[in-house]
Amino acid sequence: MAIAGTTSDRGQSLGEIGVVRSDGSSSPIPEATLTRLPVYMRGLVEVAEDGVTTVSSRQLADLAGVNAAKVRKDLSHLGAHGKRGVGYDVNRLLTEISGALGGSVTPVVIVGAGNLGRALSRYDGFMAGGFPVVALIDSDRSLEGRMISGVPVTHVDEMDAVVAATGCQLGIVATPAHAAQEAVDRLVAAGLRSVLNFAPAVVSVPSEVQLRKVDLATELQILGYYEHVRISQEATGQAVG
Amino acid sequence: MAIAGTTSDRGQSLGEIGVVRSDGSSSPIPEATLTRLPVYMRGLVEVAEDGVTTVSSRQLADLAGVNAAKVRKDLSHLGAHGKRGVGYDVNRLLTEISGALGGSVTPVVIVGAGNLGRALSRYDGFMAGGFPVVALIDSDRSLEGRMISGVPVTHVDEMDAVVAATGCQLGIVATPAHAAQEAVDRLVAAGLRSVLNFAPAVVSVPSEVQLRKVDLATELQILGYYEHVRISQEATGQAVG
DNA sequence: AGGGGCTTGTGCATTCATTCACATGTCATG
DNA sequence: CATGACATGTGAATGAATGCACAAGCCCCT
Ligand SMILES: NC(=O)c1ccc[n+]([C@@H]2O[C@H](COP(=O)([O-])OP(=O)(O)OC[C@H]3O[C@@H](n4cnc5c(N)ncnc54)[C@H](O)[C@@H]3O)[C@@H](O)[C@H]2O)c1
Ligand SMILES: NC(=O)c1ccc[n+]([C@@H]2O[C@H](COP(=O)([O-])OP(=O)(O)OC[C@H]3O[C@@H](n4cnc5c(N)ncnc54)[C@H](O)[C@@H]3O)[C@@H](O)[C@H]2O)c1
Repeated sequence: MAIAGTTSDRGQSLGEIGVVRSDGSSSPIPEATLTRLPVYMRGLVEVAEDGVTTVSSRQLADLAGVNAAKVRKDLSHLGAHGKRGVGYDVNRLLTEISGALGGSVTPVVIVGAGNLGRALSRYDGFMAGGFPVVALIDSDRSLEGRMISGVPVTHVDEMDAVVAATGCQLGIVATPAHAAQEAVDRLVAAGLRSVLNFAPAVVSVPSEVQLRKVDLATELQILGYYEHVRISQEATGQAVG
Repeated sequence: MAIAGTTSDRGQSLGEIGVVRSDGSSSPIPEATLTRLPVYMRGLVEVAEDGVTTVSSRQLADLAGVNAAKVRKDLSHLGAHGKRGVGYDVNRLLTEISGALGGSVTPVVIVGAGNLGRALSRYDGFMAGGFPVVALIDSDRSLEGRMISGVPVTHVDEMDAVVAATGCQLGIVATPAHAAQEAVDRLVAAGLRSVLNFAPAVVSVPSEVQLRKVDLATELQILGYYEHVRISQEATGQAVG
């Protein structure tokens, strides 16, 4: 593989993106907040099922495993309004968070029908969360036409047609690393603007495409690091003490 | 579920952890840097296979999809030393990063042998990365004794024995959400101090235990948010323009 | 030997995220 | 109605991460 050079230390910026309120004003929700909103939702659903109608920031913080001040600041980004001295109305908050996150059902296509792609297609949490997997795509002709947990497998050459027919808006890449860039390119060519990549490869996308990655091997290595450090520290601690 | 209250806005802190150098001094590697080190490694391995022996921060930045200044700052945390005007020695850098991350092989146990647990146990990337899956654990008696992709399935009641026998140091939780806390508790009771949780549940652990989570549903929701915003913006843009 | 082109390492400014602390507001109760 | 207990929303302080810019250093070429 060749190494390409660029002309500057500078990296690419992410562009301005924010919620668009009904009045037309736009206020971006910080990344850090975004990662917590779904967690709040889960906690809220849980207590709603128990008949709880109001939660304080502290209660919600406990449910989400975070700090109460953070909960309040996060919710303030939604324009959500609790009542002082009382807390937040559970159902209203659920509606507001869900609305801020998009609300509607968003169909998903998975590229790569191997171990991971199949496991993901069987994951009922996606469907429950409003992200039904409507198509599996693979380069393996022998999988063509098969159904996997109710989802039809299509050949990668027909990606455009499948995406158009199913109205997919999100793509998941679960191909081997060496095929990830191609898979993403094809998804983008098919019109998708949001991709979640599971392959351990650095892929590039046009600036208007949102790309997120889930890197399991890295997660383990980080844990491995802390484990390593802990053991080293214990060793030195014992040696000294 | 009951809602427990705490007495303060304050959350729990993570404690001081750092690399321990041979001279006994300790210097922590920032989280943000930790998440990039494995990515650098992949890039380095790739170019090493092509016979490249030296890389500049800019080349490595391109391989990792980040900014060159960030690469240099990251590597400076390792005490790594490149040569000015030249760059970094690929093999030396690989050794240094690998050493900082722990280096040695770390066996892994997976709790929950369902869709996800099985997919993970078949993932050769773990083995290749020095994290062999040596045990699968499930509460389902009918799985007991079976082999899944070369890994034996054991009942959850024998977790202690399995962990001890295999010398596992990392635990992966792939049980349903409602069983996640119990699974983590058992792993901790068995002596593990590092856990990766895939279940969409907030779990608590003693402060000496490192817990990381992978939350796929949240990833999709974040992408859904940007998609939603993008579409709203396009709509307003068209309406106005 | 010396000049010119590259590259590292880092001080500094900036931006983003977290947390504190409190003024402001709500409600229940007597 | 007055009082006290309780919570929100947010300025301000702190801390973490990013990215810039440049002095210091290395190597090749003439
Ligand atoms: N299995 C896991 O648990 C796991 C965990 C973490 C990451 N990953 C990553 O996810 C990816 C998939 O892993 P896996 O275990 O499912 O691998 P796999 O080999 O089982 O499946 C890969 C699938 O992708 C298909 N494919 C190959 N090239 C393609 C292309 N150009 N277009 C469309 N499909 C193509 C293959 O036919 C195959 O079906 C890998 O990059 C892996 O590193 C897997
Ligand atoms: N399938 C996916 O692709 C996917 C994706 C993201 C997240 N997840 C999450 O991962 C977890 C597992 O998903 P799955 O699809 O594999 O579910 P699954 O139902 O297929 O498997 C769960 C397994 O856990 C076992 N189990 C239940 N209680 C247990 C206990 N107390 N101790 C040990 N084992 C126990 C069950 O017997 C079963 O084998 C879930 O929390 C799910 O939300 C799954």
